[in-house]
Amino acid sequence: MTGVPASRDDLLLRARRLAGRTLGAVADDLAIDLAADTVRTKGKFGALLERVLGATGTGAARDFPEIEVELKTVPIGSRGPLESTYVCHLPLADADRAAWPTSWARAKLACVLWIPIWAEDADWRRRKIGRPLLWAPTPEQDAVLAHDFDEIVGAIGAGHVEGLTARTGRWLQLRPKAAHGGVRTTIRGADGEVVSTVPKGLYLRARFTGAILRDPGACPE
Amino acid sequence: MTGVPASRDDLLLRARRLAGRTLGAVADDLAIDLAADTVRTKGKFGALLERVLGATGTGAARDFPEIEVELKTVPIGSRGPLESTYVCHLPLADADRAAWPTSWARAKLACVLWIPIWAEDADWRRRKIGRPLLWAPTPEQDAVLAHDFDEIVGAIGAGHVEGLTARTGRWLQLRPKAAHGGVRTTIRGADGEVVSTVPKGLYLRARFTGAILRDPGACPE
DNA sequence: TAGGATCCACTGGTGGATCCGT
DNA sequence: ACGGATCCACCAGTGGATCCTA
Repeated sequence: MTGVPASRDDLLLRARRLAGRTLGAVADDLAIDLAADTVRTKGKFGALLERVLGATGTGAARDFPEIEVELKTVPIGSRGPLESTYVCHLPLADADRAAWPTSWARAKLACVLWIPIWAEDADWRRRKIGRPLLWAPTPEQDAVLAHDFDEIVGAIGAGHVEGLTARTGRWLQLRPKAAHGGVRTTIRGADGEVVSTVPKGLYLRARFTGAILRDPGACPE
Repeated sequence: MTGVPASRDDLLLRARRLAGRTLGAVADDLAIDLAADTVRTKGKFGALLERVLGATGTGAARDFPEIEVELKTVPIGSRGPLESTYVCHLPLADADRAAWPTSWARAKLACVLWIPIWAEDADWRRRKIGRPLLWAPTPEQDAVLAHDFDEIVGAIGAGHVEGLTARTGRWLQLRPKAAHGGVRTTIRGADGEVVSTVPKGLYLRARFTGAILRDPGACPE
């Protein structure tokens, strides 16, 4: 169970063995101390499962570079995902040169291992790992994602970044992404003027991730 | 003596007050412990004097952004500088778009506070701080630096990075700059082929820094 | 003797996401 | 409910330069 997964099937089998276990038990297995803090845990579960499953990717790479798979944990309740899912950073200055087929976003979403985390228990140690799904977009899903992506980067490239909100896009949306509130980047607006804005990232709406967790080929809305 | 220098004159006065003192005494004043290690000290003296003089610049900025001054310490012996002086990183991929008038290198060299460190004593705590020089390139010096810069980035832009050695350039030279030996970057060669090379930085030859420390308007060689 | 190789500290940016006010 | 704001860990890259052979 240690080391790099030999194949996508191997990875999925490993993930299935985790289903039903609690995050606390898994952390104990690795002798990892996530501390008793129940609130400052943003991102820690994702990192924990990466370690458990043998992810090796760093930086811009996917989590499992050898088999080209990205791992995403998603907190769920009885009605589905509680949160949207972060995909990747979107460099605003280069948006006019970005295209979906060659984009970092598409590369990350080309094959995703989704692991739901049952998050209704406030104590994270008791939260249970759900049934994993190894997913690749259907051509129909890819087309919708491409449309959303083009709409977003097109608006940025045209200088309309200020008119863009998280409401744009059917499944993909653009949202602020900065560790510190004060960080700013600059970009040219429609009239060539300089606009200062916060760094942004692409996210998948909870509605979409909820749908594919129920039916991998779904095209919701 | 604490805080940001109010002006270039103020900075120079502060630096003059340090002349004749030892690095050990200055470190003690700030209650900075550089440890007793006499060999693993690369870069520490520069950082020490930045702190003593109230430098605030971080990252790509100059050391004293308010007064647009860069601080450089240079180890000297009886014959002049013992080492070349690092100027800045040179991004190889963007070299074809680089021009001296707008370059980062020129911005850094536009106004430099040179502080010689008498380095013949093996014990760094006994090394004495020399007489500082606040220098800006004369038009003649700037022209030579521009020529060197254009020669270097021109060769890179034309894909001749492999033909470039540290021998190119009268005062400015290109040299490897990487913390870890194994780091590589890639760039297009003359025939469009991909060339892998180590990250590079621009350096001022010791011959040049030695000449301007003796005579700020010198044009050596 | 100087060209090519390397060392240390620090931090900005990215990747992991969830928090929380309206 | 969800759009906008924020939190933590990590590390690659940068900035500070000097080391070390041939």
